[in-house]
Amino acid sequence: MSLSARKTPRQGRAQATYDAILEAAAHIIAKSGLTAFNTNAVAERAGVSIGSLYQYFPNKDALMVALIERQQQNQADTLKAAATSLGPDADFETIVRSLVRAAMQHHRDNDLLASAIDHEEARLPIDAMLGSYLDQGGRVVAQLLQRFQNDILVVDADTAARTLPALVRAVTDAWANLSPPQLDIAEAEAVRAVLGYLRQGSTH
Amino acid sequence: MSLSARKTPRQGRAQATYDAILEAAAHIIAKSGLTAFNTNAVAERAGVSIGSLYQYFPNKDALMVALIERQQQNQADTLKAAATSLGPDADFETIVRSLVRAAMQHHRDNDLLASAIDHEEARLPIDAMLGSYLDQGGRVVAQLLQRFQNDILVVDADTAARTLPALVRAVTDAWANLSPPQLDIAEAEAVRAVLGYLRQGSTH
DNA sequence: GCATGATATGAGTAATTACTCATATTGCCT
DNA sequence: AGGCAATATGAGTAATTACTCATATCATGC
Repeated sequence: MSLSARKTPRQGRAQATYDAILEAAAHIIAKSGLTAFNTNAVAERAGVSIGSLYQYFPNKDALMVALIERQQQNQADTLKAAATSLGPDADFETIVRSLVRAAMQHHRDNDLLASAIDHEEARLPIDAMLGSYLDQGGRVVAQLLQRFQNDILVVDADTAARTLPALVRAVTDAWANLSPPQLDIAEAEAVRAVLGYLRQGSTH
Repeated sequence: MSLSARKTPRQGRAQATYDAILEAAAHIIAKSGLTAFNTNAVAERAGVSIGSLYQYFPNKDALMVALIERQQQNQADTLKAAATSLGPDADFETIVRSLVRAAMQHHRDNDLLASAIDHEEARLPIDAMLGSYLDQGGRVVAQLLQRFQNDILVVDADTAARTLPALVRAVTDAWANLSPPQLDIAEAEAVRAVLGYLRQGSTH
């Protein structure tokens, strides 16, 4: 069963249809979870016919894969924006705090969606994507780490670039999903975890 | 819609049926993901009739809730065992390493299941459970932290007890799901994250 | 304006799914 | 032994689901 798109949109309206479908899928999962995620509901919410959906996605899993890719791209863009929004002379802790805040924001807005993606990533055969994520969002992080070599203890930049986003996600999950959410604690704990990780000497 | 068990097993065979159902549910999710999780499949795999399943669980969500509770209990037991398996005079880093290893092991064996539970926890209304988890597995961690106050910088034990397992999970996810899995790096990174977190001063 | 490919439609279908209920079997108590 | 509650059964059903296909509408180049 193929997981790649069936057909790439060539005209403007086709692109609009394609986007509306992905947007609808994201909305449904984010609001009602994986259980409510079915192709008929997606088509209806997108305002297109079920037939149109299957013009662009050969099956439900392919739609999920496209959604995962889109979400990873969004996350990478968010990080990039947060990293560059501060001037070039911001200090290390300020930047870390800004990145953490951006990542947390992004994740809190898409709580169910993020966990759904985690689950589906594990289920679907998608090695290539992990790599591409590292190339996208991870590159921002890796560059920062090299720029601030003096503030941190020896870490391989690529290794850290994979571990760090996971840290932030984890802390966000642990604290932001309580009722009521403890957002201040979440941010403080995430920053603490990130700085602690970066300043910790090798444990080998 | 009620999420609590419909009827508690009183006889031995009833308990066996109940357990078989939960076990089957766990197996199906762990092997094929949330999409494959349906009550008919669970009953068949458990070797009981679909009617029996609905004797103990009023609906599918209630079954999921029971499964989540069971898994949390398992995780807590694993941690407790790892913490007490070492002698009372083991040093801090050794204990941390042991706990990390136990948590990672537990999680790696139940990859899809763990992410499914994350997702369903976020979807279902379950505040009480989070508290009970903290009481179970978190207590072990909190006690350890107090015992090693001198090795760590000021952290509220309860706060840390919630953050730490999340850290380990995140790092495990980030590294153990690659192909091939990088288990050595995963463990080293998890230990590094935990120790870094605990030794990092307040960031407020 | 016409031809042709791109795009959109949605009724329809076979399969799956959550769940019920009437009936059957089992174990326990006296 | 016999009676009663606990437990187990599984055919059945209404609803949902992934997906197809024949047909219709659009857009663009000539």
